[in-house]
Amino acid sequence: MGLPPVKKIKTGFSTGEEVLNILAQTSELPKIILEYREISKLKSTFIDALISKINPRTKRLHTQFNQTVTSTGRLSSSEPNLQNIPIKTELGRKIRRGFIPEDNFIFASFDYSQIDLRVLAHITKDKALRAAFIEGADIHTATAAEVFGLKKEEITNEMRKRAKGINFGIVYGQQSWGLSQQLGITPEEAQNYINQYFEKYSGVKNWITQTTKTAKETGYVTTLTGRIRYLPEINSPNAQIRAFAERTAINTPIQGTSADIIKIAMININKRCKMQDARCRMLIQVHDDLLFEIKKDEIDKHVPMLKSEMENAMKLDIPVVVDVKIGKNWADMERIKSEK
DNA sequence: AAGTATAGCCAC
DNA sequence: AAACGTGGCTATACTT
Ligand SMILES: Nc1nc2c(ncn2[C@H]2C[C@H](O)[C@@H](COP(=O)(O)OP(=O)(O)OP(=O)(O)O)O2)c(=O)[nH]1
Ligand SMILES: [Mn+2]
Ligand SMILES: [Mn+2]
Repeated sequence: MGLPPVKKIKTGFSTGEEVLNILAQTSELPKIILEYREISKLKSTFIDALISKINPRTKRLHTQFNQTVTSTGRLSSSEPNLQNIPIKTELGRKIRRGFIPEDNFIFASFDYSQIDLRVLAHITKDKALRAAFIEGADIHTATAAEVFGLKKEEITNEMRKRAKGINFGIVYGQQSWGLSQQLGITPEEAQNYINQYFEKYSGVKNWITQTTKTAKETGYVTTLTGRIRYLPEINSPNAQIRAFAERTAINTPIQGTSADIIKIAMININKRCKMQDARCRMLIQVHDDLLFEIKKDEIDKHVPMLKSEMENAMKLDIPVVVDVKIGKNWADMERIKSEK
């Protein structure tokens, strides 16, 4: 079409979102394709498919939470997957807005704040990261401020979300060219940023080195509760396969521990707030987030208990914080104060 | 009419 | 996108 091919894949030229975004700078067509892709994806996956799965008796969607699918200890959700309901774009939020509580109930969501980074601080004992959380810092916002050259007060939700990708990317082994693409900077600048990051969080770097070494010796890694993931490929002679396993060795103890924490919280909460409870129902888990529907006049009775159960499920040597939001639908949720 | 492999994209 | 990680679902092309 006269457009320069950007990157290729096995079968030819890629037309993925990131490629199209680059091409969109020179031509109008990629923009239209991207627009079509978004609408098409949302309609097929989240409108048509979800409607067809509504239970006629309960008039609800009933997902399956799979406990033996992931390799890290996370749950997965299927038929339909309710852990990937759109939230990023306005059109996506319109779909999320379709999820509503029963009459006289309200939604309450409890999402762990910066959970993997807190677990990382605990497990690695990194001085700077621990100090940051003890001071009540928000690393995602801080990274956003650094990267965008703004004050923390000027950081929007979207910028913070992008910074999340940067923080997790770097700690889970992203390379300079990957970060350079993500940030739109040169690989040299990206490498500088990564170096600087691990200089600041040298305890994380040391833990990565040590964990990789141990994994190569033992052939497995573990989470804080002792969950094991075997990584036979970590000693592969194939550098690419080996590198994959090395990144997995770093991610699994952290992601898996985050999963352990919320699972313990869910068990403890279930003892106090039964699923069949008429007034306080745990509906969905989204990895570090629990969505409840609660009788409107009993919010104050249940919310502090739920928040506390989640924050104290597993004691870390840094604070564990849960952000609580309340709303009439799953898209328009507003934060409420901590009021302990 | 069923299964398989890709590419692509939604979420955390 | 060749290489932050963990998932599930859809459309499409291609098999059997
Ligand atoms: N490796 C990786 N992990 C991710 C990514 N996005 C989310 N996660 C994991 C790590 C997060 O701590 C965890 C929960 O996701 P959230 O969206 O709730 O982010 P987080 O808790 O870090 O920040 P928050 O304070 O809730 O906004 O899921 C990602 O892009 N890469
Ligand atoms: Mn969170
Ligand atoms: Mn979350």
